[in-house]
Amino acid sequence: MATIHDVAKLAGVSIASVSRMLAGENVRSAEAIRQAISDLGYRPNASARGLRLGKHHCIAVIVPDIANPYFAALVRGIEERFMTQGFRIIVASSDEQFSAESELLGNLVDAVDAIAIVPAEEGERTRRLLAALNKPVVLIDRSVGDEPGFDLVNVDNTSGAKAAADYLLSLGHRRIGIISGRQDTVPGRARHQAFLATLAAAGVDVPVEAIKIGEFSRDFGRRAAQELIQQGQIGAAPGAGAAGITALFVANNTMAQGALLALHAAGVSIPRELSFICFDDFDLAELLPAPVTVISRPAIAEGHAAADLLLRRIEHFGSTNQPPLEHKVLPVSLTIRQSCAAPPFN
Amino acid sequence: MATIHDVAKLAGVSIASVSRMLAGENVRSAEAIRQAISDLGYRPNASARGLRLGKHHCIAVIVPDIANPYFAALVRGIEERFMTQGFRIIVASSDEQFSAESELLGNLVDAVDAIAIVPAEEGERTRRLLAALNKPVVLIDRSVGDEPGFDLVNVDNTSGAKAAADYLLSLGHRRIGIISGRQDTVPGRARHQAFLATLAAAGVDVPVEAIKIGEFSRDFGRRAAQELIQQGQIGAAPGAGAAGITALFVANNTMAQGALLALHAAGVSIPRELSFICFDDFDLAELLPAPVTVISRPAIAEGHAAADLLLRRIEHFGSTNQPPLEHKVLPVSLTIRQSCAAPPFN
DNA sequence: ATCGATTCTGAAAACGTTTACAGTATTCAG
DNA sequence: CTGAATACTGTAAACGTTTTCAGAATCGAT
Repeated sequence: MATIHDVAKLAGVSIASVSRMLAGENVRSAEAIRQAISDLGYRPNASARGLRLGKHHCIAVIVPDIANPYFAALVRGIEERFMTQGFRIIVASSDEQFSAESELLGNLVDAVDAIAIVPAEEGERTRRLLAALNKPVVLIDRSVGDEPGFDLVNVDNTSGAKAAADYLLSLGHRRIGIISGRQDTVPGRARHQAFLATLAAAGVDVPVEAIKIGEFSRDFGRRAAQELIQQGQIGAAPGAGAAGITALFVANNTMAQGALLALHAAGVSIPRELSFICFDDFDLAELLPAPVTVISRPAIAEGHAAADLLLRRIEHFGSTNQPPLEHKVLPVSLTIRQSCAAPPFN
Repeated sequence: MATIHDVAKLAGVSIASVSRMLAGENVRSAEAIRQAISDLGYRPNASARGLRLGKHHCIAVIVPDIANPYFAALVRGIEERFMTQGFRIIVASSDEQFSAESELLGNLVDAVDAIAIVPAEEGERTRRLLAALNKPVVLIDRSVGDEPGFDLVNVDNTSGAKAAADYLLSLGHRRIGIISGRQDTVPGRARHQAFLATLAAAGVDVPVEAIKIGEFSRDFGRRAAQELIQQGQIGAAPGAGAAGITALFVANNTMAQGALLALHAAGVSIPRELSFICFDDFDLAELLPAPVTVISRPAIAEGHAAADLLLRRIEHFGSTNQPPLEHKVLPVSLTIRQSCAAPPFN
């Protein structure tokens, strides 16, 4: 591999000149240097540069699961912004596990200049872990504690859940079930509470049997739906006296997929027997027997916003006048398809 | 950030001893050093180490689209193997574009020790591009030219396509359509030819109107299916004289999703009017109105195989006795669900 | 021509490691 | 206790950059 010394020798200048010309400064023998560089196929050594500058021009992006299309799009958005700035990106999945996340960060921290993360856990230990990195950090989608101390990008979960509730109410539903994610997460809590609060404001109470709370996973989604079915909340004899629910809100896409799996297996007809709505769009949502109505998020835009915040912070890192912490909230939208209808016999 | 010098000073030894102890050699004052390291929270500087050793302990993984669940699983497999070996991984998507891929490689090449890639193009220029990197490379799923000169992992496309054809034949289909990917790719060609050859061997000819060839993309899948519909190949009046196809083979998952979208929009009933089978499993395949029968690939295992090949090559890189080039072919399997049935009126 | 101001140049130091080399302490056999 | 063998140690060089500093070339004005 050719080094800057080889280039300098071939061009008949000092290595300083080569370095300067590469940095865009004015140099008398620019043409000779350019020639030498292309003759030798010289590429600056990243490690040496990183060592000298104390910068790696690389950032770590950690998400719970890169195979989730929401996260995939998010990462794409982050990439788009950083690539143009000459940054490399290391993407890794934490599998929603604090331990995996912690290990990843340990491995990555001294190879990157900053971290964009959708934390697996929102607890204090995550906050400490991130603070200990002593690098610019931007949180996405979830927070860590009440005073995270990092920039944050998320969406208006409250409005989204409210929109879902309003929509179901407007269709005439009064007996509604909900499958929610972990309540120790911001999206879990916000969506859950806003949904229930909106119903309550309309005088609709959700019985505790129709509330399922657990992991944001496909597996839990399936189990929760199975329970609802077994309890007779869903798909019970369609007699007039049925006390089951006529609509179901699921708080994210992976849980929704699991729930749909269970509902399908049980032969529940959507939307005839049950109206179905969930947070987060997903691949093929529109292909299902009843294309699923969803609250969709601007994942790419979230990525852009996160990257912008991080770039700003990288720029000022180390200096005394840090820009103030920023919390960017992006809007969500209701995408109406065909999985919701008026309740039967209403 | 604490350096090795700080540790050495605190422990009262030379930096060489610290380095040696970190490398696992025997050192008299190991305990004092360990203590100093943990007191200072010392972490070796990756750039300095990379500079000195000429190694980065990082590999690049380039796939066409990380959001495709097959590639996501593949990457997961690669990660699993490399993580345990202390390697970092940079994942990037080429979007099936040679230009993007070329740029990515340019940016990444001097930050990594090796490259695992599903090349966007299989042509000569990709081969040259990769060869010019002068690093260990493993190709996955696709090749580059007839004499790639790199290790290669893929699956038995021929058997897979043959299995699909045999299955459709066994159900009694004789008028069969095919949507294939680009024929300048190994999977595109192998699947296409094996499928047609198997049919031909059974005396079944596929008319050219029922053959669509294009990009491995959702968009092309949709367009191809739309064309088939418009041409009256699919969903024509179900009279006895209909000359349309009764079964459709699609050569990968993204095209299949596009085709399903179009079929669904046109109200084609699967498998009543049309049997549907495709290469590659996909998320939610089992949730569709008619769960889709697919040829599935062992993506994780492919990732493992690729990683193993690459590790071996990294180990011997630079030495004179390179291990011989290896081409690993993994088996595929037919996953029967409910999208195929006997043809109508048969 | 001369001078000062300006622009460019190269030598050398630094970044944080690993490792060859030469040297010092320890161990062991006699 | 001696000497040889062994086990460890520290110094210093190297990896390929960027950047400071002092000095050299160029330029413009007189």
